[in-house]
Amino acid sequence: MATLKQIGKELGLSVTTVSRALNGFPEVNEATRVKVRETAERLGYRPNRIAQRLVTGRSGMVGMILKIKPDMSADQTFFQTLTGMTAALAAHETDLVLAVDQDADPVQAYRKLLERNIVDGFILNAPVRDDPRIAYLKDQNIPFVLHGRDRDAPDYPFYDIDNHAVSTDAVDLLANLGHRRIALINGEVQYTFGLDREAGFRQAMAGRDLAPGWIVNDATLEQQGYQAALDMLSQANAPTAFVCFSTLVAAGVMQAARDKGLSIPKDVSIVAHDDALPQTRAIEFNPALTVTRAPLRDAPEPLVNHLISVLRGAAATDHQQLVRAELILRGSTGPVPSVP
Amino acid sequence: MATLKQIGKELGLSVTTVSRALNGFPEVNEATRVKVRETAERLGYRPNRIAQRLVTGRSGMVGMILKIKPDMSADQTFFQTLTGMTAALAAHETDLVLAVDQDADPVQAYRKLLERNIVDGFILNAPVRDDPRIAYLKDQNIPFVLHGRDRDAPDYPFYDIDNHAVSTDAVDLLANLGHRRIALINGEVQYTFGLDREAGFRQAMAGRDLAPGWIVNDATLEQQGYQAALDMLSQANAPTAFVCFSTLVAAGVMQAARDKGLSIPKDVSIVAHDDALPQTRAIEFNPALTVTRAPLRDAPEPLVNHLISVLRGAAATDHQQLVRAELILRGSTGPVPSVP
DNA sequence: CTGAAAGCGCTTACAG
DNA sequence: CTGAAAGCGCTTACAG
Repeated sequence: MATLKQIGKELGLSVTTVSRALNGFPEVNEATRVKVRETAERLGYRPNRIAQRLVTGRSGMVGMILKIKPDMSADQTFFQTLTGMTAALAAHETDLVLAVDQDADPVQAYRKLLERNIVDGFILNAPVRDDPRIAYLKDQNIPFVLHGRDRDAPDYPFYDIDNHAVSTDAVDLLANLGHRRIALINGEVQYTFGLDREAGFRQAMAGRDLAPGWIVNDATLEQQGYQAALDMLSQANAPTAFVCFSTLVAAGVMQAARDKGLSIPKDVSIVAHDDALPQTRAIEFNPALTVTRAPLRDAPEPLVNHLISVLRGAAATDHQQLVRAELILRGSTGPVPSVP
Repeated sequence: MATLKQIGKELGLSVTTVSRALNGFPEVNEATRVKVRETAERLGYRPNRIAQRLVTGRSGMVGMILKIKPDMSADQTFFQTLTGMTAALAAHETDLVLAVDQDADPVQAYRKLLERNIVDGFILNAPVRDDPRIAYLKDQNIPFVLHGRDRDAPDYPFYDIDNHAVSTDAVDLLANLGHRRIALINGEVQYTFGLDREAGFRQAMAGRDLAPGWIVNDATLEQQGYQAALDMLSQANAPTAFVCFSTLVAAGVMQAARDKGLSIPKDVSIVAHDDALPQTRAIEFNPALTVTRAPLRDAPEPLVNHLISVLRGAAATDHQQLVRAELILRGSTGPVPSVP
């Protein structure tokens, strides 16, 4: 492996100048810079990250901990996130060190990776309320960025969608169409995004004097959406509209309505939040789904950019990004059915 | 962060001696060693891995590239593999750098990671025949270990199960039970494990003068197993026994038999290869599945150990491990039904 | 049994 | 615009 010393030797330059030429310092003579670049190229020079890290105190690596369930499964959206993340990191010549958390203690995996002393910062996702990982990382004074937020008005960098507004937008749409019996099929409330969806739903319903009589939490699978909706639709005074946590859950809800002989949107309206995953596309539903849309693939790049900026010394509060999902009207929502 | 220098200063010792005491060199006076250890403990000393790596020339990191499909999904067994891998690596104080390959060129992601110059070696999985990644890594002279093999008699370190024997064991079992019309519902033959399963099947059938009349490749989902079996069972002179690529595929095959009004094992026998994934457990089938069993979770530790050994200079040929799956007889196999 | 010195490959004041 | 020197924290011949 070529080193700065070798390049310098070839050209009769000091390692200092070679280093500066390669790192784009302005005071280097352009002719010198060109020669250095050419020689570096020819020798196949690659900076030794380890040496750089020793002197700069930064490793050019960030850590991410993947939470694995006891049955060795994990969030399916991870692959999409991972893909975007590594691509965005590569643009900053930064690599991703991945570790796994299958511990009871959510902090343990972070502690272990930190002890090994090789990451500059962390990317966290799926925060719970007052997430203990955040207290720990703050205490250790190590930079991090969150996909999501673990509290209101946090002081750390984050990228999040406004999950509260996701629910209020959905309820507002349905209420304006005349619906009064509106159900929420929500995701996991162990996470703040689930809590925020529920809170937004309750607030929007209360704001219109509607009773939040149908709320099911912790539905992540199509089957769970199906079952929850089937139960509700079998009751007297069943809901006429559903707010669904995801397009996957919406698929189950739609099937349940069909199995009850109900048509969409004549008898039942459905709104879903759409992460725009390639597997379950809202426009491929029949009828196409009305959604609040905020593609998951949009998250990795800003997340990475926020973290990199903070690692370079930017203020955390300058790297907090809240995105409002876009409401897209399609065929799955319509006026409340007239009472027969 | 405490350093060797600080410990030495406290005790009036040189960093040399402190280093040797902490690293267990035999020539250190025991009393000195005890003092050094105590002080290191008290100061919360953690060796600076980056500095260690600069001087030893090793990064303490290995790379792995995850292949992502165009729809952003990936092999579900990845999470299990990843969990075992990071745990095994941690035992050697080694970390995992993960990157993603969504490229047409399978070598590209390796090249990029290598350019960044931070991994000591690679762990590869899912090899295809004469895998181009292997030619590339050999050319670059960078150590790697394979989960699987891309050719017969390779010269690199690997951990693999004998996929050829998986098929021959299954066919032998069924043939000895009198079955002559035996079907293979095989996995993806773009990979060598799929090719080996098919080759073993064909060879075992030929060895008994049986025609390999029912072979379906590239079945990975339950639904694909179901469809393939349903098609076969709808023909005249349908197979009486199925060799299944996985327990998941076997679930589909079993359902197809049921839907055709056939009972197991009276009318149809089923053998599956069992990676012992927590999601689809062979003993929970009804009847319990007869399997060739080789838990996927057994692979990461030997893989890591082989790679670490080779990184320390061991000969590749001393770290080639071929494991034979265990044949476990359960309720899904029985004698061939007598001709009515 | 212990220490002074060299060096891993780089960055960055400091000096010219 | 360029270079000599110091130093990041460690390991390891070499010397005593």
